[in-house]
Amino acid sequence: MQTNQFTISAVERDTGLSKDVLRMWERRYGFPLPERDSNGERTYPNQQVERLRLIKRLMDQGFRPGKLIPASDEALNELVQQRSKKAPLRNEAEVDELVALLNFIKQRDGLGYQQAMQQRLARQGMQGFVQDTIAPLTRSVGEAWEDGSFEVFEEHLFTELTKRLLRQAISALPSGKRSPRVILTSVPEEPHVIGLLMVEAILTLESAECIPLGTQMPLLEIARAASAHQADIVALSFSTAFPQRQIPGLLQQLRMVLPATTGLWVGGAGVARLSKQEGVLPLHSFDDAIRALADWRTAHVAVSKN
Amino acid sequence: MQTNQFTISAVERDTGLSKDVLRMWERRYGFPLPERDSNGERTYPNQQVERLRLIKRLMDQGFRPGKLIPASDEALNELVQQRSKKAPLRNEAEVDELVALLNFIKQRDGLGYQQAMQQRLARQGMQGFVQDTIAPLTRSVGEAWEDGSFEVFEEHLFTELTKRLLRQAISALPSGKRSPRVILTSVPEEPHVIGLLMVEAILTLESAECIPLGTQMPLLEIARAASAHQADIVALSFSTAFPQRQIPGLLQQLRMVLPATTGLWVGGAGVARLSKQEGVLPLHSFDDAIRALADWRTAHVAVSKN
DNA sequence: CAAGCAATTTGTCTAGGACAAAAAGTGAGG
DNA sequence: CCTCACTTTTTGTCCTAGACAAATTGCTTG
Repeated sequence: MQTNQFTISAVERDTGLSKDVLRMWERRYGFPLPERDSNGERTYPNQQVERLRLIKRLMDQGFRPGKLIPASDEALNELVQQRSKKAPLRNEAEVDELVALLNFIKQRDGLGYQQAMQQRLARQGMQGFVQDTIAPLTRSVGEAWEDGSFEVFEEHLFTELTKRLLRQAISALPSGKRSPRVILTSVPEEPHVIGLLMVEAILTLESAECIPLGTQMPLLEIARAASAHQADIVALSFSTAFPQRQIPGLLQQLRMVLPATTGLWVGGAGVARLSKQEGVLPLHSFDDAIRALADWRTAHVAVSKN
Repeated sequence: MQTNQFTISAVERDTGLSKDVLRMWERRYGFPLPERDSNGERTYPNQQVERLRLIKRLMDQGFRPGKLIPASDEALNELVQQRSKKAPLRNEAEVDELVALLNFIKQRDGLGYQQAMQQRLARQGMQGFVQDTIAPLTRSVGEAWEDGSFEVFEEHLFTELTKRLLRQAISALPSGKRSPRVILTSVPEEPHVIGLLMVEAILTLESAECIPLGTQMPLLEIARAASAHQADIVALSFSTAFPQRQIPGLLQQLRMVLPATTGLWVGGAGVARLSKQEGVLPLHSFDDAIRALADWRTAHVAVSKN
C-alpha cells in the first residue's frame, strides 16, 4: 500500500505553512508528528497533511493555532460547518443564478459558461458584472474548493475562462484621454490575477490608464516600473491565500523604494484585516476603489493646473 | 541616507534564492555578507541584492554558483555581454520588424504595440501570426531579458499584453463541430502560459476542441481532468527555464496515471532535446502539431466508424 | 466600560553539521 | 572521437534546538 508520504517541502507547497512552522508545531504541540525516512527526514502521511490543510483554512478565517491543533477532528469539522452556516445572507434568486453558472463548469460546458457570462455582462454592464457576478462567483469557487465540492481541475477551468472573459471585456472598453496612470501587479509568491483584472476593469471604466504587469513582480522592479512609466499609482492585490503576516512589512518596504509622489493602493480579500499604514491606501471594496480614484482626481486637479 | 536594507525573507522573495541558500553561500563563499541589525539578524544592502539578482539570472542560464560568486562585477557583466553575441542569424527585414514591435514595449506604448500586433494578425492570419510573429518575438524577449537589455517589468508588460492578444484572437475563431478534445496545461513549477496559448490557437484553428486549464496542474489532477472531460489528448508545455532533467520522469509518471487511450503531447522550447519515450509525442514545431492532429484523425476515423 | 500593562502565544531568525542529488571530471573501451 | 561507467566535487535541502520580537489575550485599575 502506498500511503502517499509527503516531504516537508511538499507539505509546505501544499498547505502554505512554512517549514519552520511545521517543525515548530511539532516541537511545541506534538502535531504534526511525521514519520522519518531512512535519512531521518520527515515524511508526512496523507492524513496529517489533510488535517494541516483544514487547520490552515480555519486559521485564515481568524482562528488561532493554539486552539485548533489540540482540537479533535470532530471539533474542527464542526467549526467548518459553523462557518458555512454564517455565510453572508444573499438574495435567493442571485444564489440560484450563481449556482447555475457554476454548473456549467461542473458539467464541463466551457462554451455555455462563456455565453451565459457574456449575457450577464451585457445585462449588468461592466461594473455590475464585476461586482455582482465575477466577485461573488470567485468567492463561491473559493468556498467550494475549500469544502471539497469543487475539483482542482474545475477550479482551474473556471479561473482560466473567467480571466479570458475579463480581459476580453477590458479590451472592449473605450480608450480616450486617461489619467491617472495606474500600475497593476502583485508581489512575488502571489500568483492570483483575477483580483487585479477586476480592479483593472473598474478603473479602466472610470477612465484611468491601467498598465497591467501581470503577477509576481519583485519589489525593486515594481519601483523601477513605477518611475519608468511615470505611474501615479501602484495597485497591488493580495488573495486570502497570501500570508497576512507578511503584508505590512512588504508594503513598508515597497513604500520606501517607491517615489514619494506615487500612490500605493492595496486590495483583495487578503487585506480585509490590514491595520492602517502610512502612505498605503487599503481598498476594501470596488466602491472604495472608485472613491479613491475620485479623491485622487480632486487632489491632483490643482496640481496639474500649475 | 536610507540605504534600503532588506531582511532575509525580503531577499528570498525578491531574488528567488531560499533563506537556506543565502545563509549557506555566506558560510561557504563569504558572499553575500549582510550587516546585522540590533537583534543580530541579517540586513542586506541594496547593492548586494542587485548582485544576487544578477547571479541568479546567470545561474538560470546554466552557470554555476561556484564560478559566479567569486567573480568580479566586471566579469559578471562580461558574461552577460558574451551571451548576447552568439545570437542566431536571421532574416534582416524580419529582425527589423521584430525590433520595431519590441520598441513599442521599450517605449511603454502598450496601445501602439497592441495595434501593431492586431495589424500583423490581420495580415498574416492566425497561423502565420503565431509562427512568424508571436513565437520569434517571445524568443527575442527571452534573449533580451537574459542579456539584460530588457528590464523585468518590460518583460512582464510584454507577456501580459501578448497573452491578451492571443486569448482574444482565439476567442474570435469560429466554433463548429470539434474533435479531438485536447486538454492544455502545464505541470507544477512551470508557470509559463504563452506556449500553451500558441498551441491552443493553432489547434483551435484546425478545429480541435481545446480545454485550457491554465498552468501548474498537479499530475494526479491532470489525470482526473482527462477522464472527467473524456479528453482524447493531453498537451503539456515546457519552457526553456524548466529543469530538463526532470521532464522524462514527470512524463513517465503522468503517462502511468493517464488512461492508456489518451494521447500525451509535449511541446515548448524545453523539449528540444528530449529523448524518445513510450507513449509520449514530442512536438518540436507548430507544423509538428498540425501533423500530429492530422495523424490522430486518420488513426481515429476508422475507430469512430466501428 | 476604557486604557494601560503583563502574560501568553506564535512566527521567524540563528548556527553549524550532515547528507543526497546533480554536475563535472576521469578513464576505459568501442 | 565518442560513449559509457565510475569517482570526485559542488550544491542545495534538511536537521536540531535556542532566542527573541511582534501580536494577541487577559487582567487590573481608574
